[in-house]
Amino acid sequence: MVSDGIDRLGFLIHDVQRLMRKRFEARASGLGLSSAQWRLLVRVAKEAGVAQARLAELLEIEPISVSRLVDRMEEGGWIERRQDATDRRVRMIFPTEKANAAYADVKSLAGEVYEESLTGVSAEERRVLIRVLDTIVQNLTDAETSSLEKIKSAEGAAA
Amino acid sequence: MVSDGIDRLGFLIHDVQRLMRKRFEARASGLGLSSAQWRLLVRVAKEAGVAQARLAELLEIEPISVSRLVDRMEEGGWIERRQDATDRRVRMIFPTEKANAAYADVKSLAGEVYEESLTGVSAEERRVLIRVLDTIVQNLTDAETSSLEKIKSAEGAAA
DNA sequence: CTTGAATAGTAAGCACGCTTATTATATGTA
DNA sequence: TACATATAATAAGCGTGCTTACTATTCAAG
Repeated sequence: MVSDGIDRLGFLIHDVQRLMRKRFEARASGLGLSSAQWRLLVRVAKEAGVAQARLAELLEIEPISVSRLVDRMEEGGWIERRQDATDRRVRMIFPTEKANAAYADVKSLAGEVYEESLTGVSAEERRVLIRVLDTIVQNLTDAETSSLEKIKSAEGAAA
Repeated sequence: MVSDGIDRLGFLIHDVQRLMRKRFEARASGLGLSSAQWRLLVRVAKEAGVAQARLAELLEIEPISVSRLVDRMEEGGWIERRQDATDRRVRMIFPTEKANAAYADVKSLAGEVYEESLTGVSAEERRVLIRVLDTIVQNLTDAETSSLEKIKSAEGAAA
């Protein structure tokens, strides 16, 4: 059936992402923290001293994107770079005091946006939503392969 | 409850949007059509001759974003601008023959990405997914209201 | 030890969203 | 008619992602 709305899935996801980001940034605008910066900060808060390359893996963005994001966050006073003593290629990323102080506030602010988004959505529907979104991430992440490539790599698995 | 995963909603939506866009663009790369351009093309196909300002409304992006998107799509040979005879401020947007020829193919390509995304997701779960995403768009679109206004207006229904 | 490959980070430049400001044209009102 | 305001499109410049290409450093082989 076409009227199930699946044909709108891409547009819907796009709209939801855009609206949630907009709402978050409207709330956080006083702090001067964007949603991309918040995503990075969450990782750094959990793992102070993490290398940029590792952040790129965790955030699933390219190292160059991390580089420029970190540039702006350093300027904004959210994080600081330190040299790794044992590997001079590495820049270790630490949250600043300002970041630690703001963390709880921003987190609850994000929670407010989620609750606002889900007004009128039942607990069961919420569970389904999260489960399905997790499944989509799984489906699209698996080795970044297309179905065609999947078949090929399955064929050549023995080789 | 915290373990329901709602606290990851923003990150999840962000990841799903990024992965779906990436997958679509990997498929459409041969055509040279981005997902933003595809969104615009869908509107123009349904309403040939639409003004840029109207496209901005339909796509819910700023007129300047339409302007530059249309620049690149004109260069790519997907659309053409024509003067409006009665209002010389207006640029009417028409799909080219190339766009009309590619339309059905790109649409089915998008459908493939959706099916790939939803592998292992039941019909019922799909219905819930679409319904909840529609609700989120509603919740976040409603006159761009603050949560305070929302709580007030929802006091009767929610509690 | 030396050489070559791998890894960490960055530079340059593009796409697509934004804000703010400008130009050209229409329109409403004195 | 003339002037103020509104509207359509664009320009300039920023944030956040990308690809491609580069430097600095480390590590593995010989």
